[in-house]
Amino acid sequence: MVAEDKLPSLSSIRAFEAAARVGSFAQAAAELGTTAASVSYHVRQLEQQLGMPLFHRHAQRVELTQGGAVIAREAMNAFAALRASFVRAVEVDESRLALTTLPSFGTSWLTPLLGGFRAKHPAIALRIDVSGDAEDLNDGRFDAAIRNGLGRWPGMRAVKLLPSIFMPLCSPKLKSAAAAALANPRKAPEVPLLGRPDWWTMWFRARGFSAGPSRDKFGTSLAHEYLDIAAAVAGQGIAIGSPLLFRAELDSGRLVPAHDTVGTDDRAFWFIYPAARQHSRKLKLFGQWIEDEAAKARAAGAGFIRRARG
Amino acid sequence: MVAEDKLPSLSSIRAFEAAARVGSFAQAAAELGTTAASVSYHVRQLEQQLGMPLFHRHAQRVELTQGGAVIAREAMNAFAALRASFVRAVEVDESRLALTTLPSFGTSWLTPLLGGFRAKHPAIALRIDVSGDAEDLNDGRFDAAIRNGLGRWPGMRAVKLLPSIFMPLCSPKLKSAAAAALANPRKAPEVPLLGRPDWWTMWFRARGFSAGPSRDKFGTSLAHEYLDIAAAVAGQGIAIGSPLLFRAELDSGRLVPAHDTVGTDDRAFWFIYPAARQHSRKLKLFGQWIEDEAAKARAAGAGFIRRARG
DNA sequence: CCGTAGGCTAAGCAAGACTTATGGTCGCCG
DNA sequence: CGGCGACCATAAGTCTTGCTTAGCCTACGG
Repeated sequence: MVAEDKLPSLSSIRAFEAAARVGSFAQAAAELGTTAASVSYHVRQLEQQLGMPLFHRHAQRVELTQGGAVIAREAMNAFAALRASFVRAVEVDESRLALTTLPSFGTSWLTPLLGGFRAKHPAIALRIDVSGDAEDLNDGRFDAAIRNGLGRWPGMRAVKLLPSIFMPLCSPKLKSAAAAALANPRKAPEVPLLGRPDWWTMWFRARGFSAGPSRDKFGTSLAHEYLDIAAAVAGQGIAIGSPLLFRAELDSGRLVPAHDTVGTDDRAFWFIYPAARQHSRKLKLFGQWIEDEAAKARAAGAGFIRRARG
Repeated sequence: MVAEDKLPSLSSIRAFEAAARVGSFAQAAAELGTTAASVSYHVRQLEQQLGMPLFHRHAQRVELTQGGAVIAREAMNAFAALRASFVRAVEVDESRLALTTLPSFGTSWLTPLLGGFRAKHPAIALRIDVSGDAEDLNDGRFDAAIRNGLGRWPGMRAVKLLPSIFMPLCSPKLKSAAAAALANPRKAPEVPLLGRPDWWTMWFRARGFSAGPSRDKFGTSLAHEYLDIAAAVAGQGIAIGSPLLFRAELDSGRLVPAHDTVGTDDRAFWFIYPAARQHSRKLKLFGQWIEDEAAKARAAGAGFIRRARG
């Protein structure tokens, strides 16, 4: 009969609370977007579970009983507190955005631009993870990610940012030596090649060579693309990398294209986040911002993109 | 996505609250008497409705997110407050019992005994209504009633108290005159008859007279049985009434049976209350008490009851 | 290395919630 | 004073929601 420690049906409590607040089943029904019959049913339900009347039924109106008034007061408070807590929690959640990104993309392209986002949306604190592992976006640790792929992630919303293109980049001092080194993938090494062998293979294929470069053409293998690029800047070899991600190095003249051919693996960098969270304000804001920045980068590197071949 | 002013599903909030409190979906499920799958479903539900994660999912355990913690705290408070309010409301409700009763029964039999109930259960404040109207027991104004009838009230629990019997009662001084007056219902009046004509008719029928007393045998018609009895005590006529209800008058000698025949209409006085409230403590206590008192009265009046004829 | 614990997912099911329809009562208004 | 509208109660039928079962996966621990 009476609630030992179990709560009666919460749906009933909600109906009762609304009815108590507005003093009418019909109005309560309107507020809850349901029918008077439903409210009547729920109130009766609650009365049965409690074993006590909550309303005096008069012909045209209802009136709280003493006990009903006690519950009504507490229920109003409780629901108001709950409602407020949701709003507050959403605010808390919306105040910080955790993003996991590929190291190359994050380090070379994204990080330098972040100041712009901070200036535009100071209320959103960013946390960027460049660990490189494909972190789970559903376990609550990250809000969004930047990944490389074909744009097919089930359950995810994906925004295309930059195409995945690559070309040989080297220090201006190595430019002429590089031309010789790139003449034939099978020729003896003159200047070491840096970066992902698969990209090199694809790049040579884009130039018509069926075979990739032999193993002995490679220099030290480094863990990350941007480390290869740093080595190239230092004149230690020819790196293969994206002219979009490393535009700063090209613009400043620290690197130059070692050859005009641009390769692509037909993939792209995407900004992705769970489809369930597509209405989150912070995700909308960040997504809009990064898409704008990517558009600028695509425009600036349009010449490279146009020449890209798979 | 986000709760504008609508609350997300309360079932989900409850599941979430339990999970947050105990820190485990499985344990929460046990507490709620459901399964881990259900808890998981509800938490996910809530996360979708809010558009934000509430738990970090680790392999073997879950951990509240920042936002989740905010909600968890408020939800715990809210539920605790609700729970407390129900207990309090039940206490309030249980502390007062409103009873509506027939005037004769209430005034003559019940009221003098109430002191005993008050002494036994001082925590329950009684309110007795003797208006005589058959008040609705479902509109929350009354907890229980005492009615006369056959014990068939749909939706009600009914406890039989006293059989509805009646016999002529008069002042000792009128006893001999009364004998003459009752000899034949059609004889000219010598002493006026008081009380319900239908009872008089039934009573004469119980004695073998097919016709009831003629109209001119009646004295002033009074509104209530106990007023007729009071008139009889004052020597103004012969009243027809229950020797059980007016035992005090008989015991004290203020009234005596004017004839030994006892009539009955095969009805009884019942203590009734809504079946939905059968577990209410105050109703159980009062019901037990009044049943005991009625049993005593039946024992004391067993001689009358045995002789009753319809 | 396997057993156990904890959580996730899918699919089917059942109880509860809701709707529609109807009836009754009261109060208002012509 | 009778018709109408507002309001609540009730019944029956439908459908959503929440729950269960079953199976999978991962991490931890003996």
